Amino acid sequence: MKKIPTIRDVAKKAHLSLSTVSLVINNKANVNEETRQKVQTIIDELGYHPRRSARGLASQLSGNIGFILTDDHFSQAEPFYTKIFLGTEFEARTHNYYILLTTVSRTFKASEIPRFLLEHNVDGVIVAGEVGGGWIDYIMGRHLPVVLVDYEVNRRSLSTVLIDNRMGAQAAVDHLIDNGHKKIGFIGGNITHPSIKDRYVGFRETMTNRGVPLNDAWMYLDGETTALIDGYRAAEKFFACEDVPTAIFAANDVMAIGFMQYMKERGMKISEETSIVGFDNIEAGLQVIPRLTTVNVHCEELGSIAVRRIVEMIAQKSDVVTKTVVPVELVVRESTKASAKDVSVLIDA
Amino acid sequence: MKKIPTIRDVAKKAHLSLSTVSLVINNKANVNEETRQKVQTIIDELGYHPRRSARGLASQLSGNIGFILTDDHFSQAEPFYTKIFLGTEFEARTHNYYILLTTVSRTFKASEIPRFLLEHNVDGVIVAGEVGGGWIDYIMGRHLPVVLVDYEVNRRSLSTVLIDNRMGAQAAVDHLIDNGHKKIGFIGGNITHPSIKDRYVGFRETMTNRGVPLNDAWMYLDGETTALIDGYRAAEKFFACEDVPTAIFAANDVMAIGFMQYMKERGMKISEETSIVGFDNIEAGLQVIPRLTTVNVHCEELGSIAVRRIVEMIAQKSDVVTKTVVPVELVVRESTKASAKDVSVLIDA
DNA sequence: CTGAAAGCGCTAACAA
DNA sequence: TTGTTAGCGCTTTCAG
Repeated sequence: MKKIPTIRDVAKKAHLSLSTVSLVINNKANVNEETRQKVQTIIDELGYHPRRSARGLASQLSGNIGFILTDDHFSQAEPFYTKIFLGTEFEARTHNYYILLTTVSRTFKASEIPRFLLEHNVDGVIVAGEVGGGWIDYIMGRHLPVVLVDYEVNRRSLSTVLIDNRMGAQAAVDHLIDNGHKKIGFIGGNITHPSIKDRYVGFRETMTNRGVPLNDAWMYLDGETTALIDGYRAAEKFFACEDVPTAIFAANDVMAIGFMQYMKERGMKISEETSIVGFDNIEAGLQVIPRLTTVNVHCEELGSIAVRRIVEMIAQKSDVVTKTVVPVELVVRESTKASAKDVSVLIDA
Repeated sequence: MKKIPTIRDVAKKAHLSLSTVSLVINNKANVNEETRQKVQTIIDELGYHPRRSARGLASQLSGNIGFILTDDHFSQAEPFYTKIFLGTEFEARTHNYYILLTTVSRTFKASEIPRFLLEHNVDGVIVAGEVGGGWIDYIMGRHLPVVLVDYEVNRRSLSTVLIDNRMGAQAAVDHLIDNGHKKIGFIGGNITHPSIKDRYVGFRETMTNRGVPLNDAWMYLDGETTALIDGYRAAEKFFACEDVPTAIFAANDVMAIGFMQYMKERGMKISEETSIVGFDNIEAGLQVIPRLTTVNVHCEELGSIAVRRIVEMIAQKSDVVTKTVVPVELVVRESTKASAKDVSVLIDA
């Protein structure tokens, strides 16, 4: 087993000092091009690679980025935050960082402080989703670059990466109105969820702007959750009206599918009788018949943008607070257009 | 900004040497209990935490575990490997390790060698899924503990964590036979996939053991992939027979759903006319109507077991090769039992 | 059981 | 442009 080469071996073989080699390794200026070449050659010959822990100790930089998520966000069936996380992983790679993941309880607990913070093993932190203020305070107290993803804290000036929920809602509602719908219901479930609230606001705004009347009987805003059952309950509520809506905008796909389930159980024809638009573009929206029209969110991009911000902050040591709103896009499928084919599928099934 | 305490500060305040404090930190023996207490108290007072990079450099241990995955495995729609990865993340946490993730091409490329290997930034490596032999050779050459997950290499003796595909297939087929089926088809798609092959073998074995005749006309084994379309094609093939099977065992849920799609398009009654069992227990199997009976694989557990193995190997520096087969379980849903409710759902939809 | 001292491999002033 | 010299904070013999 050959000895692993160190920077010392490279320096020796090149008849140069450690610092010169170090300068080459780190692509620093003020190195003669010839010298650089020579050092590089020897590095390649020896198959030398600096050790992470050694440079970490010397430079006080770990080369890692922490990713913090509350456990309830992570255990959700929906891979929303998982996707964001994977987005950070891939982006981090291109910047020569690794992501260290950890989950914490929603409220701050000293016993749960991520080990990577205690051990100074990250150069910046990404926090995804809503977390307790205690966490924000603690992390800021560590004087590390921080970026929030899909969450905003008013009292603090922190860089954030957000979804354009308002625009998404607008696109969805515009689509329905453009298709001739005037009687449009909204399923929000628990609209205290920040994203859900924004989608609700977007819904109202667009309806108003387009001159389409709002009808409180067609709004389901008092759920405890934003789950399948809420969509189902919304359907119960809406179809109990004497005047029923012809189209539904659900604040997420899960509720939209719950709504569809109610209709299917009663043999009602989705899209022909009632058009449905969801939000999130989850996998299940593709498996369902008819496939669900929805608003696609580029989750991975949220993660990759967050990493880019963090990397900038680490490099420039700047405290410029940025707020990035990631656009969304409407994906039109059969739940909002009754083409001949779709109808036949419905009948067949 | 207060200065961050070091081991030196602790030693000074305790009027002890660095080494004694170090012994306490690392829970080593040969420390007077009184001394230990005293040191611990001061550590708590100061809020001291050893720095990862410092101990890393001194101990030549990074505190990280590498997770290697081929890019094609990861980009799949199925979150199978993502789940395994998350399993490793959570298990790693309980052992005070972090996971460093990276993807590589299937075949070895020197330019793609994970940075964490070059930089000696991991103490062990988990490889998930099938990878090129070149990678195995390279990683073994680094003399690091290795555990393979959902993959086995014959020519090498490496620790592995595998799914009990044979048992899963047996459970599925037993279930069908127990329900009175004698004419059972198999959808394998491309059975060169190791897992698929095992499921195929399990299918044949069980059929033979139970004395149920095999019929080549009801086997779909020549696909290029193991995707939706294969299930669809299998249906085309099986239903073209004069004598059609009454039950199907698909080597994965995706193909099972493809098969269901064919039946639905033709108004055929799933479970009443043809029962279907899948394998993997993917989300979509729950969204589909009727819901798919399938074999559940505890993906996260594959990951957590792999971590436990790696941690053992790192700690004991032992080279004992272990092979763990993780059990699976049959999940019975409506695609294999035609209750009144299910039938009505079918008719409604 | 505790202390002294020598690194681990690299970076970063500061000199030259 | 390159070399010298201190550390970074911890672990780990080896003495005592």
